[in-house]
Amino acid sequence: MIDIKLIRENPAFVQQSLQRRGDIFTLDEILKIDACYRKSLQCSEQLRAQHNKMSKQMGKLRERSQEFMTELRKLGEEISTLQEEASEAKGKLESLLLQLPNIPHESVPLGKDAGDNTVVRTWGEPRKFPFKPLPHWELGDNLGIIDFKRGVKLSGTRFYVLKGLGAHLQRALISFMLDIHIREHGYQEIYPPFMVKRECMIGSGNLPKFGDNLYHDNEDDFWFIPTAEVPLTNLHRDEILNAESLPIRYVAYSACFRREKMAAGKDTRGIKRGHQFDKVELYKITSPENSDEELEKLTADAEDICRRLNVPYRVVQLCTGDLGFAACKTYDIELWAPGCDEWLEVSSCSNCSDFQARRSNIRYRPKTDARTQFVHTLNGSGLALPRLFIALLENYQQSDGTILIPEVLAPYMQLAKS
RNA sequence: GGAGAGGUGACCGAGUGGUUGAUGGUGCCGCUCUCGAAAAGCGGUGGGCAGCAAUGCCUCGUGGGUUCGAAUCCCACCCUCUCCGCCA
Repeated sequence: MIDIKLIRENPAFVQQSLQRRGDIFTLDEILKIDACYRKSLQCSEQLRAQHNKMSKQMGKLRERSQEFMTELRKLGEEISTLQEEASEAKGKLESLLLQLPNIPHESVPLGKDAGDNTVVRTWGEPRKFPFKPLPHWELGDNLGIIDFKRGVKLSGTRFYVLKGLGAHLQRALISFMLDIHIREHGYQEIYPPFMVKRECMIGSGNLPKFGDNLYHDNEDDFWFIPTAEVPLTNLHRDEILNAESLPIRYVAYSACFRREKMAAGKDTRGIKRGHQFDKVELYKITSPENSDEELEKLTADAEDICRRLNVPYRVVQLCTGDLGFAACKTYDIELWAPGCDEWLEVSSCSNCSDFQARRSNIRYRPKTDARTQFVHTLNGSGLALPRLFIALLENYQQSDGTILIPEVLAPYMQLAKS
């Protein structure tokens, strides 16, 4: 959520900043309703003050005069009318504000869509194959570690089953990544609920705008998380944090559920984009001054996994037009997949500045006795499983169709018998 | 799911219709005392909204209601605890 005070005081700046994203935004309606809101609020509070005073007086009186009571009652009716006006305006204002995306960071390059994103750095050399590398859907099927047919039998299109060493590899990767982030990068492990309340989704920015990508249980109003970012954002909702506790670093494994209402095709082939997938998520809560720096570190922490697994990757900076709703700045990490012959996004590392903190009311006190301030929140995958799985299969495939397991995963695959 | 108890400020804990935004204690901050610390004493100490400010308003789980006036009364919901049932 964008600070209404900023919109009020500097609407031109907000408007121009938002338009860098490529959409047209009009703040006129917001400003109008805000003015209405404040006017009726002021009126009602003024009357309320008068009412309070008179009521207190009444408490001290021995005799109650009929006129006095009638006047108070009338005043009370006026107040409730004005108050209704105010709260209606506030509701409208709120719902409009919830629709506005975050203001892009000034360092984010202007652009229309993903075509304008820029590669910041590339790491590793794509392997030269003496044979034509197969895509993962063939490798996985041939090895019997990905069962597409039965996945569809169970749950329909965009579901698959991992079997035997496939399931084991995924589990090994989860453990491996969690261990690195905990031991080497200083994150604390969190195991969050996979279903959350509606207000959590509002807090993270998924609702009210993006409900069509979410699975929802009508009976209990539970929402299935599309990423662990959602529960992690809400962990400290309505809390005031100590300055000394920042930055907070969390890492969480979770399953993720997304409707992904897109047509089947190249982008959904194999296990690239399912309705359910696993992910290890990195999350940070920082003070405003440190969030820029912490984004670089968080991205580096995610990159570290790619390096340790020795898979070529590149880091892409998203342009203003490709930025997510809550993000002010984002780096994508893409792994090279020789079978698919494309770069696959395995992580999206974002600084959400105070956007989610405002929605979730997460504050901190910079110093004793100082006013509270909103924190900054950051998130990024470290990493998403299916595409990492793809990259490993395709990069480590041998001429006989088997897969070599990276050295660093050996301790995690020891129970396996092939 | 059934029965009972309960939700008050950072924490403990008073408060059953009228200067109670809330006694008291703990914690925290400042000062005094001290070479310093501890102890003791004194003072201060929630959050939010509107306003240039003075100030005002809101906030005792949440939302409604009764009343001139609600932490206190009524209704609904949420949550916690205990016992029973059921289960991984």
